[in-house]
Amino acid sequence: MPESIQITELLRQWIDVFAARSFHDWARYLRTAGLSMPQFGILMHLYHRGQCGMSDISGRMEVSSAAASQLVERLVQSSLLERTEDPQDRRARQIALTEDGRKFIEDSIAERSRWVENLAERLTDEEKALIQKALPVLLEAVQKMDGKAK
Amino acid sequence: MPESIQITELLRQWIDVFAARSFHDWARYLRTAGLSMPQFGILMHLYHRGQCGMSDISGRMEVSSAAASQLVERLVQSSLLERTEDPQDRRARQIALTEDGRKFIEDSIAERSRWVENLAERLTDEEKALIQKALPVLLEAVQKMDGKAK
DNA sequence: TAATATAGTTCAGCCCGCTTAACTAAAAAG
DNA sequence: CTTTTTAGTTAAGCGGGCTGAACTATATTA
Repeated sequence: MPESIQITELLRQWIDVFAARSFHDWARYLRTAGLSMPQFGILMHLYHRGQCGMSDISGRMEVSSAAASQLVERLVQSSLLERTEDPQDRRARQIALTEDGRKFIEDSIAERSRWVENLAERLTDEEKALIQKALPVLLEAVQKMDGKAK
Repeated sequence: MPESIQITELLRQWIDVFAARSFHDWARYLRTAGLSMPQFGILMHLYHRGQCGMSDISGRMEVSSAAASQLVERLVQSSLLERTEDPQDRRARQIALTEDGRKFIEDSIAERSRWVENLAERLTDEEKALIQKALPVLLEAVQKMDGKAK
């Protein structure tokens, strides 16, 4: 199945190129914003999952609860997070993005996808048509894959 | 130009799906490997651009020359980088990946793109053909974009 | 050749992220 | 009601990343 090998290789290349780019873009954005990668990871997590507790965070970040506590503390200080007591279980905390926190993430998404417009400008109509057919297929396949656990 | 808007939106979606995935995957991979994000950034840079000097690195990482020097020093200690004197200008250094360094990056790519095989299996031959035409176009466009400063 | 500019390195000092260990407080189990 | 478990915090200590400042060595310029 030589075609399958080829397409795998193509996808790998695309991911590689894309990953290198987004890596760099992230690093720069965060640096100017004065946020660390782990801090950003927490904000992203909360942006996607909504409010959660400390243990969720330490689990997700694969870090000790002490580390999570400190990380969250700094984000609370910067008013990007809100940390309140869980009324159901007063040992637990509820962590959530503040308005500032949400705005920060949304800005970062806009920032990182700016180059996409640049990219689109460089394509001929023919090329665009090609990509407009192909990308939805990929997107759907990824979504199906994510749906089925694994 | 409704087509351009649409394709921009498609690319954005792809970024969203992929970015959340890759951020977390990276963090985990680097943690187990004991490498920091900036260190990884340098390796990636060298992987894509080949050998370069200290000032390239401090420029790319947007960091002082002192910081670059220290970062590279650690990577040399870990035998991921090689640092030699430039025979043309003995003030300058030539930095390059060692075999270990190259292998490290390649492993990280393999690791992060393992799900690609999964993805490829879910595509029909027809869909594969579509993607095989479209992806090279995108890849080339990105490379041209990177080439032309901006 | 003397003056200056360039490429990196080293060092002190700061902040951050992380871990382990000791702790507080509340819930669950007995 | 006492014991144990669970959720999180605090503190000490390590190492990394970063900066500015002082320094070395080489190249360039006048």
